[in-house]
Amino acid sequence: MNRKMPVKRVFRTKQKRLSADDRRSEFVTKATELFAEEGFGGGTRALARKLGVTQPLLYRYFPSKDDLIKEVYRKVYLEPLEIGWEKLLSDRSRPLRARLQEFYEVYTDAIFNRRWLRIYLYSGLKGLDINRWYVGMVKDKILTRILRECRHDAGLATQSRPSAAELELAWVFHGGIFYYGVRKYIYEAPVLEDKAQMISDALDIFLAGFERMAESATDRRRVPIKVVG
Amino acid sequence: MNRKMPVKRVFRTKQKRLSADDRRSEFVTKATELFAEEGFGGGTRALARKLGVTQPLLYRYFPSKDDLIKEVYRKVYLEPLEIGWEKLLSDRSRPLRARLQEFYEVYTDAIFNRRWLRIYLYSGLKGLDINRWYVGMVKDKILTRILRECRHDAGLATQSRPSAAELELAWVFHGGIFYYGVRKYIYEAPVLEDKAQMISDALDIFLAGFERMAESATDRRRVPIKVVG
DNA sequence: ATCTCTGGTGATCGCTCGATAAACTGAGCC
DNA sequence: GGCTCAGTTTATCGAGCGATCACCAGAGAT
Repeated sequence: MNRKMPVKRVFRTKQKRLSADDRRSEFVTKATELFAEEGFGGGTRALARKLGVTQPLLYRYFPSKDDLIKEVYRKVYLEPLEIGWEKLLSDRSRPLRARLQEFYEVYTDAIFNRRWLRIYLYSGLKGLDINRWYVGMVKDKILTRILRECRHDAGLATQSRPSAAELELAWVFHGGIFYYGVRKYIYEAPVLEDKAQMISDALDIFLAGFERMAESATDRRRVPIKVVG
Repeated sequence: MNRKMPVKRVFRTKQKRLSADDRRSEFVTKATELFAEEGFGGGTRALARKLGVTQPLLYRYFPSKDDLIKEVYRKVYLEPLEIGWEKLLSDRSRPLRARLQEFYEVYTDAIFNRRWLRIYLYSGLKGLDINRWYVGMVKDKILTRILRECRHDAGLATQSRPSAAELELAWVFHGGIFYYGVRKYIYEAPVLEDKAQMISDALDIFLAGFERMAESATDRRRVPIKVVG
């Protein structure tokens, strides 16, 4: 991590003169922290202060603050994708429930922290394309996959695309879990500390709900689970 | 609505000189719109432009921008409380499921709109007391009440406070529904258009999950609802 | 020892922000 | 008609913002 400590100059509390790459990534890292707390209105001077450098230095590495922000997006949004959930969710040598449990534990380990959630919500409020892309990704790569595995597990025909009702079921389930993170890290409200237990319980009711839906869909064809009005 | 149209001056596209009360509430209304879109960083000049007046006028009605913001909070947070859910949720002359269905339809009618949700999320990110208060209110006035009714319906002892696991179950359910609004109005992602159907489905799996939990709590104590592996 | 190249700084510009003070204006009252 | 008072505007302040430019300084090559 430490590179090229000068022989002389033992004092000098802040070593400066980092390599270009190191400085650049340091800007991104600290900018993520700053923007997570202050929102993207956080100032470039406050950012420079966090690095112990002066504000104009930022512009040696990024043409504008907006470019820095884009870099922060890239880092934050791509971080949780490094898990490789394809194989985790689709590995049919393992029981479905265990796969889902592990996936959501790993996934929430990646995104349930103050930094990620705040950046995500701030960028969501800005309505950026990258946010839409992420939501679409969750739908296609996670929820659709989960539903396909559920259908397979229940012995149903594996259709290419899930029905709108199924998708909504999965979204409500997924959103319920996501909201646990929001309550804990954004609202800082007390939550059930055992995250794995929360996931397990949520899975219980989701899987039970899916089974019911599957049953009523096979018995009579495609009838709403229950019509109230 | 229109007050005191001057006899002459038929032109004059913007009638000004409103009464103090009217002008004040107009500031709050338009500020809510502005802050919902731009966040609380939205400028006082932009706000004045929306009213067709000049910026310093704001300071005749509010000592500072922060006071205006507080007023916006008050209005937004208290709006959905005017429903009177006490009687709606606790009216045991009606079947539980119908009460829950109606409550969530009415509640989401009140909060599922771009304005409310965005203000709510922005203020949540600021970590203000009023947000904590609201979350606590949801817990005490909605979720706890729902759980009590569920226990009663299932013939269980009505304990004063729900268990942490029950509460978490209810939170995940509630959060799943809430997230539907976020997806629709914040992310502007396509959702199942039939909101009532979404609520109905979510209720199905929540109630089924609660029943199972209640059963396993009475049969053997605290066993995972279902273990697939 | 000197040169050079590059990471880093100081000063500053133009703009927008929230906020203040003083001047203006028009409807209601005598 | 003229007075008054409350709603509104004009002008302006100081601070903070993103961004630019000329300059500085220190490590490595020669």
